[in-house]
Amino acid sequence: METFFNPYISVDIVVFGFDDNEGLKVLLINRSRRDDPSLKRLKLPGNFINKKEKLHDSANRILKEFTGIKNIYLKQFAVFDDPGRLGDGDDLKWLRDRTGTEIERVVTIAYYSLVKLHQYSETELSKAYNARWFGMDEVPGLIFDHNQIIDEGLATLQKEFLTEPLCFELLPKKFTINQLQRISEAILGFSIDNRNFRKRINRLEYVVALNERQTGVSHKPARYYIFDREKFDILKREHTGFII
Amino acid sequence: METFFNPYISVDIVVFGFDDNEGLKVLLINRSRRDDPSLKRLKLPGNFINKKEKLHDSANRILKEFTGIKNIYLKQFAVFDDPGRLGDGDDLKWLRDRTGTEIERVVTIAYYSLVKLHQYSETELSKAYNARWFGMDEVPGLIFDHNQIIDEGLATLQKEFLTEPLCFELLPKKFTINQLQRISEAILGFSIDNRNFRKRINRLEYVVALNERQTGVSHKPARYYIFDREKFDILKREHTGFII
DNA sequence: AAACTAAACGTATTTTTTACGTTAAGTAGT
DNA sequence: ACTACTTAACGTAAAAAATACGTTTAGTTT
Repeated sequence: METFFNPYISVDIVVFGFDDNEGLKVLLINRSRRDDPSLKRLKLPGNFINKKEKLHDSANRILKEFTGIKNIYLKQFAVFDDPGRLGDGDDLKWLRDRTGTEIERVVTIAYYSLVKLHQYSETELSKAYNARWFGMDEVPGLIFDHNQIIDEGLATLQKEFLTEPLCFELLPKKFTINQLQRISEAILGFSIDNRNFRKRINRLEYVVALNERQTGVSHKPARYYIFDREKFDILKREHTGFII
Repeated sequence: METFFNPYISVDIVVFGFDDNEGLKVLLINRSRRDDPSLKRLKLPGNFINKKEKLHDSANRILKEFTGIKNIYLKQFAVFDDPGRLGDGDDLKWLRDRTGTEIERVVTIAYYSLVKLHQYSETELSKAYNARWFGMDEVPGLIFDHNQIIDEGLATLQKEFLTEPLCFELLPKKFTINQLQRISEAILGFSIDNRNFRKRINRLEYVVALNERQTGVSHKPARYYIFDREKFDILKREHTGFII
């Protein structure tokens, strides 16, 4: 059967968000978008690519269709290709039913993405898209190899976090140093001395202090900072990062 | 037409080797393996995956088929997916002829690999496989987007070289500190102070000195070192590498 | 005005990085 | 056998960065 989509290649997206109080979260959707509420299995946002569509465009399109999210950081991080990854049970049956196609083997290109969680309210995501944020420890068993995809996505995020300015994708434009630290700790999984962290951040020319402070908090208000991407890019070009 | 291979997905491999005198090299093969010597276009080793084969196995198989190389470091680094990447000219025609299949769009998974160049002599590669090493500055125009794949492969190598023990894949088991330095300089593209480099290496517990020296050289013979992967893995686990 | 809370600052010590010049251990040529 | 040649190997001082700790500050709440 001729389809408009390419039934051999799909895209799956691990959407990470950061909540100041609850830490790192991942966005999951229901296997069947409302059509059959009895099926409760959860999955990553993902779908087949269209036949003449670039993968990056597919990822953006699919993310928008399934969650309403657009214009965010998207990074390809791995290909999941095990010929047996779809299993031969209920999940594969569901996929064949949904597509009306005799799906055989699907190779999926996995992306992780970073969003400013506070821009996507729980209620809106849930009402309009049947999507929900899950803490990294609350993720249930998902369809196919989606748990593995999340695990590898997190591992990649942790690694790339060390050399890329990813934290700023998860924070509002204006943020405090302590927010930055909480994110770093949440992603890296260990705690950092606050005084040394501040010294470090203050040395970074691309994290610039504003003359603005928090208001309405019942303690000393924190100063706001912003990320200067231009400055970062310039400095990065000069920096070799040679370690070995 | 039913084929044993999957005509939608391929694997291409950027094989890097290091020559002590001539620097970093990449392995290219002729577009048509001897069948038609008039066609002289060069390409990366690569081919379609088989229908029930894991990508990593495909990469290993294809590399062996086209170059005889096996058991080497192979790292998936990007997916090349532009729907127009095959063009609509001679190269596409060649591909359709060779496969006897009406190829449409091919998404290719790119790997880079690192080999100890001295193990694969120029003559053997060239006679048995029609493959040849090219200096990074000598690479001619290749088919499809293979030049771009090499460029991105090199960029990835340079990046991952900073945090992974990749140099040891390119060197013989026993190597000298100066060899290590020459590789680092070749890959990173800048020069390093030899005295500081030595100090740095000597601090690495996983680069261990042997009680063996070069023989038959007309100067002070250099000491040999080996890479202790076990020690490296242990130290890596303890190391956070936190930078931000 | 006292209690509370998170923000912000500082200093001494150790470790790492950087910048540079000299000596050492072999072979080859006379 | 000694001199020239070539690459290996060592060392030190100064600057910068990392680490390990305690204390003060600026607001709100009671």
